[in-house]
Amino acid sequence: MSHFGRSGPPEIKDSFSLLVLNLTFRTSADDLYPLFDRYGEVVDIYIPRNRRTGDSRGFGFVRYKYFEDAQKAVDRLDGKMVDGRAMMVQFAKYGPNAEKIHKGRIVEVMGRSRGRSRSRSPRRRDDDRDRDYRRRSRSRSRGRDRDRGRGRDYRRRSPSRSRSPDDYKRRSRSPDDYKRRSKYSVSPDRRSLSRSRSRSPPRKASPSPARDASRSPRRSTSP
DNA sequence: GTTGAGCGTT
Repeated sequence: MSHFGRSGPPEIKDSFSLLVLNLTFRTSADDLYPLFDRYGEVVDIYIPRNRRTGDSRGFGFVRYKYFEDAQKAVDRLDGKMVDGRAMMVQFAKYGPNAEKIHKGRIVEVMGRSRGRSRSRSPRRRDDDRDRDYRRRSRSRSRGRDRDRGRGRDYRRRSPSRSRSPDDYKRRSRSPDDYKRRSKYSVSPDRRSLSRSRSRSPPRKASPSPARDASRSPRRSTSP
């Protein structure tokens, strides 16, 4: 939904989808529309958002009516600073262009040969990123040289919920140990077993009658 | 409030 008057995929059969990456999490289709519309006729813009959170994922799809416009947009808007972030525009793998890629094995879309060796990394399923797409943190030191300045340790370093020493200590030797000990110590089963055994000689298969007999005489003479 | 690799809704 891009508020373009359509709910689903518009005439993708006659439109070229562009993938816009590196967008800010607050950039919406409305913000990109003017930018892309400037270079050509934009059919529709769609920015996938989290079904749960509803926030932009940082990328969107822009559909152009003509390929030349899309190509131009890719060339002109690719690297355009939007909201303080350089967005990357490239042909998406969906729609007419995707057909070529699937059939003719990456036809390069005859437009992306701008020297940008954007090696298409093996995209993982989208389900992952739906859960925590930033958890991957795939040391992508290489690839884009414009935003590389931030590739430091974006890892999900729990900002506030860090393991506190107190927590760690308590967790280390707390309920777990007590519980365990308690179970093994005061377990009704154990008692039952114990009692049962008490009635029976320690050795269930070795009553050692001989020993008894042998001790018997000794004990008798002992006193 | 944050985050940052990637390819989408009917």
